[in-house]
Amino acid sequence: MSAHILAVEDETAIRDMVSFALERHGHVVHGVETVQQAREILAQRDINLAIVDWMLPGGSGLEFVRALRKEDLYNNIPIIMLTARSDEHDITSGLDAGADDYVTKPFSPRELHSRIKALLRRSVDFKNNESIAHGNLTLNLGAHRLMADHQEIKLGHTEFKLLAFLMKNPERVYSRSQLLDHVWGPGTYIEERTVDVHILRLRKSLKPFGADTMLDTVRGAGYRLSVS
Amino acid sequence: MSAHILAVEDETAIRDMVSFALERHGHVVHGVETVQQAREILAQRDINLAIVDWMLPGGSGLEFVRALRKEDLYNNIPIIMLTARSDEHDITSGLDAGADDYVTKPFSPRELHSRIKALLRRSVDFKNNESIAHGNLTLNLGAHRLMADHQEIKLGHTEFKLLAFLMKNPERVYSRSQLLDHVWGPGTYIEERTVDVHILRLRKSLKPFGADTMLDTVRGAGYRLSVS
DNA sequence: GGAGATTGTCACAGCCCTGTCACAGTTACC
DNA sequence: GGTAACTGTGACAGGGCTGTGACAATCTCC
Repeated sequence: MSAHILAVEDETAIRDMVSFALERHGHVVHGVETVQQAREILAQRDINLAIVDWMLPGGSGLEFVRALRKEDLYNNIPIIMLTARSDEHDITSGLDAGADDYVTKPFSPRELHSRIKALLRRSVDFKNNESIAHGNLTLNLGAHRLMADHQEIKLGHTEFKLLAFLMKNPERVYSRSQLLDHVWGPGTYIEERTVDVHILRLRKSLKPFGADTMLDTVRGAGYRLSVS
Repeated sequence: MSAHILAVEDETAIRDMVSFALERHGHVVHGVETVQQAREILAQRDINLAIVDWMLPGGSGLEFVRALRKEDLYNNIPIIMLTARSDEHDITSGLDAGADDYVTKPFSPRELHSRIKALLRRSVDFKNNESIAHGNLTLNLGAHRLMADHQEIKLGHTEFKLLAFLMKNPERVYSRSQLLDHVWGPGTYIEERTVDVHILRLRKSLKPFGADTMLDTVRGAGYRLSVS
């Protein structure tokens, strides 16, 4: 249960305290001082959770949270806000901006860790050890294995990630461009039609088990995994 | 954005306050006094979120939360704990038991609602359900799907967008030119009469379900979706 | 009741979208 | 280092969707 955690906090003392407390529990902490640096880390690393200070130089933390929530790529990253004040108005406006939890300074490392555990437990992207099942398919993220009727289906790495993403977000259409962002990662520039080919290969692999019908083509929109 | 919420709380005053605060925002609140009653509601209804008091007659709330987390059926329901005490030890043990958030009495209705919103936003079961319903039609934007009486209706991309726009703005007349702007996008120059043809095709698709009568022609003005 | 305006309906052509394939480049693994 | 598997790309074909014109049907107003 080790996560990559982004900590945006301008006070060095608190940043160090957060890093120390969380790294003790096996997490990797990326500590930065500004919103801009936070953006860089987000683009480079696969971040599982973010801790954002309320007051930041060069843009408030609240604005940053609100912006992240609007972006398709990052809107499912759990966010904890840090603040010195604890009045109710701050709490509600923080939560309404899109934060998932809220910690008031001074706080104890134990409390922070507990709240992080609770958030990670719910995080879809972090349930890597669990397996997702749809129809007769069972996909095990940790073992990187796909089973159908107690039989393993061999997939290429790309096909596996593609299927995993769709199984994590079923009943929802994703455009080719969205799939490129989420499966291939942001900042990879390849042809959109390449997605088609991987969908084709995926269907071909699933066909012997009759599971290829779960991959719907939505003309003019993209692809969708349906819980038939 | 309406959820079914289970509230387990033995103090009537607080239970009523919770009900009032949440029903105001369109949620359905199932208020019960004991763990046993809570079990019954869980078995009967499809619950999206639970609010559990720390101290309960006939078994502590903490035990209840811990138990739910072990059960496959309920372990993905977001849980908020209510408590009178606010020392850190309680918070961490509550979160560690499996609660997702924590509210200390006395609390304001606004804070509770904000926290619930934050939790529901993350809830997998609740996420993909942005759907609009009118009559026997249910249109799911995310899944790009139209259902009528638990049966899917296949539509072309343009018909789908047209219907989605009208369902988002019911009981209002739009001229052909306005529809071209909103559905086809501003700056597309096609014949206005083309709208007629798509309305026709839409009606044809909806006819088998008797939903074609919802599309009204307003002579000299345009088209309107009426909540028959 | 009739003329003009407005809308419903149909068939068709064109085009955009998707499925599919083969091939080259790259990576992984023995 | 060699082989096999994997990945990305261009090309092509087929099919569904869309826009358009023409004509029929309907409505409005005189």
